[in-house]
Amino acid sequence: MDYRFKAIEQKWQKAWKTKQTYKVEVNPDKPKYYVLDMFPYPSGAGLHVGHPLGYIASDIFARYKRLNGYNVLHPMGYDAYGLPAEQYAIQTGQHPAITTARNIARYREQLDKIGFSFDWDREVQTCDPAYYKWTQWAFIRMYNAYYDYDAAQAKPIEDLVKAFESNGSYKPGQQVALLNVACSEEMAFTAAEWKAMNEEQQHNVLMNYRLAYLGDSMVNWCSALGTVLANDEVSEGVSIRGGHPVEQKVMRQWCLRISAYAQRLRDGLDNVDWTDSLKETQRNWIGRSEGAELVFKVKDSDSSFTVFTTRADTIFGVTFMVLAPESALVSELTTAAQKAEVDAYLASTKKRTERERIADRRVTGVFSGSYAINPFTNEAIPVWISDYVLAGYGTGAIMAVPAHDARDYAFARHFNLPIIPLIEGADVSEESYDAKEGIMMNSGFLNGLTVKEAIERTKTYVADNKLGRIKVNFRLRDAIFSRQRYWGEPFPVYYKEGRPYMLDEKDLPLELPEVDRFLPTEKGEPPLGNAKNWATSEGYPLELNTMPGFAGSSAYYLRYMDPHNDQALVDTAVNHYWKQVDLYVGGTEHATGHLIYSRFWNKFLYDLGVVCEEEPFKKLINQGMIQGRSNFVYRIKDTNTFVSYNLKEAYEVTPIHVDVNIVSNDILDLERFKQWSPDYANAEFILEDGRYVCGWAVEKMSKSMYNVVNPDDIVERYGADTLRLYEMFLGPVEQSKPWDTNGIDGVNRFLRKLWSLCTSEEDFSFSNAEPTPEELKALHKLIKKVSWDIEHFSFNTSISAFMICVNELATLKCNKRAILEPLIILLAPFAPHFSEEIWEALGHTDSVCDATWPTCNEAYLVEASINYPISFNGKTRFTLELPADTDNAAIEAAVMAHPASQKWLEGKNPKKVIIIPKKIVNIVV
RNA sequence: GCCCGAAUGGUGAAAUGGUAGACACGAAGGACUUAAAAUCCUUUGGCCAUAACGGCUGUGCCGGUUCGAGUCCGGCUUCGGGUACCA
Repeated sequence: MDYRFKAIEQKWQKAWKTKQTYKVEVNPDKPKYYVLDMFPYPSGAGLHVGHPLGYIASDIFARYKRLNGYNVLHPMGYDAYGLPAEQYAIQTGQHPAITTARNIARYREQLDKIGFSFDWDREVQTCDPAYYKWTQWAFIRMYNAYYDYDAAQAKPIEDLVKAFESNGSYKPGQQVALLNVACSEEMAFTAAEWKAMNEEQQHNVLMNYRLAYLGDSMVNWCSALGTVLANDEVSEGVSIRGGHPVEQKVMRQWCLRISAYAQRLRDGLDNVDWTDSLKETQRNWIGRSEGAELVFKVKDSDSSFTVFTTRADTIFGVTFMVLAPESALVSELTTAAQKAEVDAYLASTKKRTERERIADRRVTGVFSGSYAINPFTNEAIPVWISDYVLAGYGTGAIMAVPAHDARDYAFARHFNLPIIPLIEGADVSEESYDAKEGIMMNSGFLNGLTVKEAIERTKTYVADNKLGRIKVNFRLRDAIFSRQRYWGEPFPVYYKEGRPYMLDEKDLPLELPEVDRFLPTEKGEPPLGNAKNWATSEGYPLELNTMPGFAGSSAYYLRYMDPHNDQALVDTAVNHYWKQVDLYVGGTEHATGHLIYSRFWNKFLYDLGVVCEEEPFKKLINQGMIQGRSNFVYRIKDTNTFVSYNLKEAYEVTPIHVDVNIVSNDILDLERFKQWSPDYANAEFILEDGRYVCGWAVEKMSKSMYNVVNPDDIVERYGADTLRLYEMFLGPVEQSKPWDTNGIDGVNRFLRKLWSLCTSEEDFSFSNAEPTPEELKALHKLIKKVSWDIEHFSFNTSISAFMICVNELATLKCNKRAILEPLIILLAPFAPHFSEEIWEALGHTDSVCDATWPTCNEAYLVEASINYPISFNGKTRFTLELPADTDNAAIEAAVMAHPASQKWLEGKNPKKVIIIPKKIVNIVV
């Protein structure tokens, strides 16, 4: 009987739908398991064969867990807001909601064909008001919260107001130490001063502490496009799209105080099962450095400023100070004599993005005219301004120690500033000595100490003499949360007297309004400025910005737990059942974006008591990228003649991409090529052995390379089960690899071979005979291997194991129920349609999804004899079959008695004989 | 520059420190067939040798540890990914 995959797959996809096979509910009687894929952005191009790779892996795991008795949550949805739909809307006038819905429908159709075990009743779309209601809700909660470092927790802003009322911004009962809370800038005021403030002043003060706050940040502003651009959208001072001028501008935008969580985001990495490289990437991104803040007085002035340093021990080598050009101190410290020069410098840096400033390592800078006083030596040191210091990190000012910092060194050399070595034996004539090793010199009371000791001594000195304070700094910056776009979540914010206020939670969701055009307004406002009546019922104007892409993806995993709840983001009892994502599968490209934001978002909700787990994603697997494998034809210059790959050297040729879908095993289908484009209708060919052989290369999978392979085409030709198997068979999931449809026949043959074991000419056919030890061994070897492999996400090797087992059973002509039934359960996670069909044929009325995973009986695996490799000096020379229970002495005797041994001993006595029982024998001569 | 990862046949790849190349694809030869498809069998890292047995060599490069290294350690090379003057 033929394996008719099309009919089988349609039959079971329909059955699963009607029987709601994949519907899942909270069930306290079963252990839970939550398997999640990073949800896709539904692009207009549809899925290509690379997208389902991670989904197939997670689906196998989800099905495996279910077979092992778990209640498995395995949902899917769409990250539906995004720029491509908006861009398309600007070009065509087509509303992004319409294109997005169309793309989602197409994705769904493609996903359905692959046979995933998603519970579609739980689908979420980030652009659905019922969904983004909870994104807006979380934003309001962040606005109404501040972060208490001492409690390491977010708290309601009312608590902070109470603290201000009783003791100002100082710690309870103190007038010196400030509250240890996250803020944009340190503010010192008493309770009396707080109470004396008017509403607007208090409003502004609180904004300094809120977790969602309006803040000033430096952005790449493009007035022609009416929007802020990311660093990689700008080059040489103009926008990449359109080439419009871009300038650095301070803009007031919504920000999330994610930096408050830096320490916890770092610490939390110790409690998740992610790869070390991914955790390391996050640690670097968070970037913790321990150091000291030192206060420097300005010479001949009452003012002073603070710098952050991790090398306070090098204070005796400070020969100049540097301010970031954006620093507020610049105008304060620039003297009249230097003003013109400084202004010119500021104007030139303003044109360049931060990235450009960083990328080219030209040394630039200007002297401010002022001097600072070294608090340790009381010497006057010049204050410079240079763009190698960033306003956004530390205090935007540094003390420069050219002898021991490469950047300071380059600067000192360029401007001829003194370089004082502080470590014995360090040669700083050519480059700085940056290592934290050696014995101090030229450093007053630190002389003779090691660098490590000096760092500690300096810290104590700074604290004792009140010259500054010990501080931990993080690289992680607050997230800018405003976008000048249409297609995103509206902020639940309105403005009264220019001040922002949150909508009442009961008025959520605030739905995205209709606009007649998706571009900025004439006045340069964001697209929402085009909306009519975009105001509260009282007439207060609503926020015109929308939220960024990561807003909707930061808590979607929680919403899947309870997707239809309109009273809460997620019900507490439901959250306590599903807890967190046990397995998260997605690409590495989200390492520092989504995976930081959602951890932050989750921790915030945890502080609020909304969720019970502090980390959202317990285990994470990164699937590799599927690259394209392009094919080429070679056209002889100035002709319409194409020469086959191995003959092309004799001609001058132009390689041309050819659609991989008209090439098979690198052999071009000539007829289809002629039809492919009118240009080639009259093409002529120089063939080798009557065939046209194409060249190939691994490139990105993209339309322009004509190497896109569509999963629908594969399903059409081979079936979904073959596609699933082949995607997994290609290699380890984490590894990137090119897609090459050549080779898919192998897994397809495997399925057909197994099918023919289960069938006769006309019908299914199983034997009820007792299995032989050989058959049992083949099966139990497979059970052991597949179970281990799935647990370790090594799906490619399990498929090999299936092939080996089926090859063995085919040789044994085994169609015994006792063997095939467990085998089908093992195969069910990989090839669900195929397995359901056989499972039904075996007489079952329930789904194979609810079978029980077989267990391996080691007794069947015991080998009676071992084929020992016999090696001499580590080189295997022959093998020797011995009973498994032969002891070492007997093994040695048997080896020595073997005629081949005499040859390799060459008459010498063995120095040593190493016998590893059941493994190997090695004779050292 | 820094951090992370990788490198094994014509191709995708496999190998708790223990017979390198399992399992597949492709290729070559053969069986069945009027023919083709499908299926089945044989060979397939390289070199040498051959009637046959066989021998040498081989996991990016150079060293080291070990009875034994694709695997562990040190030093490189190349490629891929991330990051970007973080004081």
